[in-house]
Amino acid sequence: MAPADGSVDPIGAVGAVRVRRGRSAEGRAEVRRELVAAAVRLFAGQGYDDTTVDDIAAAAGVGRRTFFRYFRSKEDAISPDHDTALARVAEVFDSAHPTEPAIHLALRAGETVFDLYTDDPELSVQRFRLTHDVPVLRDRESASVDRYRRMFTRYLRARLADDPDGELRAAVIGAAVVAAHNLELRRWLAGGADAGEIDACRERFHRIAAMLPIEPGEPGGELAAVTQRLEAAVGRLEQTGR
Amino acid sequence: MAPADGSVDPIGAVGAVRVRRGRSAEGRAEVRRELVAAAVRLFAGQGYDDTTVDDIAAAAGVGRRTFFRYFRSKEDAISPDHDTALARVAEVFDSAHPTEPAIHLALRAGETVFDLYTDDPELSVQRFRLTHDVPVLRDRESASVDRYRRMFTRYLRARLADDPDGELRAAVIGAAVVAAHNLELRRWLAGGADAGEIDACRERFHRIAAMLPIEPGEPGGELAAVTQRLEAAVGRLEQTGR
DNA sequence: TTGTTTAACGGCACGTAGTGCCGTTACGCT
DNA sequence: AGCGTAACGGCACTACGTGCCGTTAAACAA
Repeated sequence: MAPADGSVDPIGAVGAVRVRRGRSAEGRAEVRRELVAAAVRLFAGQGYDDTTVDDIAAAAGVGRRTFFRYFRSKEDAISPDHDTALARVAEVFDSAHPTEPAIHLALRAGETVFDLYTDDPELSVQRFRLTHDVPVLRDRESASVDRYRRMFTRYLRARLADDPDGELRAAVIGAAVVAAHNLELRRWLAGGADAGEIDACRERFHRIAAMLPIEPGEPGGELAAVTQRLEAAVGRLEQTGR
Repeated sequence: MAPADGSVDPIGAVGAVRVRRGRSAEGRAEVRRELVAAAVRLFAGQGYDDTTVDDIAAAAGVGRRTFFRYFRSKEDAISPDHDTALARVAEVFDSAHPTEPAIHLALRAGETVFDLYTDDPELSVQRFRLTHDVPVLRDRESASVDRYRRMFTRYLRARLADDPDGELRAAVIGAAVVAAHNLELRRWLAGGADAGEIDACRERFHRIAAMLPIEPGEPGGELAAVTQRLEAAVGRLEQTGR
């Protein structure tokens, strides 16, 4: 897997204790932050296409070649650290109890991805605007999101392997959970990433549980799920005033 | 919108009757097919990264500059014509009856995308293998698929605007329909794109109807949907032998 | 302190994608 | 036959991304 900080593997740094070598005393993390800050600032100020890697490197006070030692590409400079979040999601699935309902597990896994954006809300909002405006960045974001969907679907497929239409249900649940997560995340970011509204977004995210296909295979689980669905349906009927 | 054949806009060709100009008597479509064939053959033979645009152009007997008059990028040479399919999907949504259930409509719209691949099964299989093996092509495919999801979600959101949790339901239904469509399409392509198996894939695709959140707002619709869901649940219970 | 090791850096050169420009060619039309 | 025009090929240019190499400075040992 890629290193947790998302940097390109420097051969000698693999598995090494954080020992600082080279001329820079502040460490790699500091240089990386400066590059990200410069990239975000320049992209927002003069446009993505009109900003060259030379511009970013010069603004951060490093050479152009060094930029590519920290990021695989120009687009990478503003990408969140999806590798870390993907690893967290995998950890949730791998350490889950075998009898935990798939939908509950999927929601727990989706929860962990929120943290990737809530750690630095301002940066997340800037990234959100850029990925919303620049087509090539939006495409890149789509590809990243699809990696989450594939991971969710793959784990769910293994869990639902014995169920009728298990593969289809895994695809539906995986896609729905990722879509709902993104919907609420983007709503939160579009609203300015107010820290007080995070919980409301998480709550709305959890509402998809009532919209997902119930799972057979557990003692009593089906009836409880049917009841849950019926109650949710009745709640909607009551809200529509019929 | 982009022209139906996916080519880059030649200014004078917009809205013109298919009149052949220039030195090539066979027409643009013929040159385009030769370029696609050369690209697919070279990508599969010597790898995507080891194939330059010069190689493709030379194999097709045209200049490098001409290649970029037919395709926006190297990756575009093997991309299906998503613009046409997206336009068809929009047409289905735009011309739909206002009272048609959203899920039924979404399935109808998804149906039309199958045709994009069934027209030329061999080419679709080759493209499938390339998009499966080459990371940059897979990312591009993810971005294309996400455009379908966004279009589905946008139309569904407008239709479910008055429902409780309508936006969330639109996101779930849109993502689920697109995911199910892709699951069955890729299953069909991975199996060799046998013409006799298309109907089975379409049938499996329609099974997601029983997995999607029921819709309130229609006279008697809720009860029918609940019944449908309960029957589907009972069917699964019976299949599991409980 | 001095010398050795080594990770990170900057610079250079190179291949390739993609674009703007322009002269040329060949087809269609009058 | 002559004209207009659309497509073509070539050229030059920018920028991304990478391999290579000499240099620098930090860490460590003597």
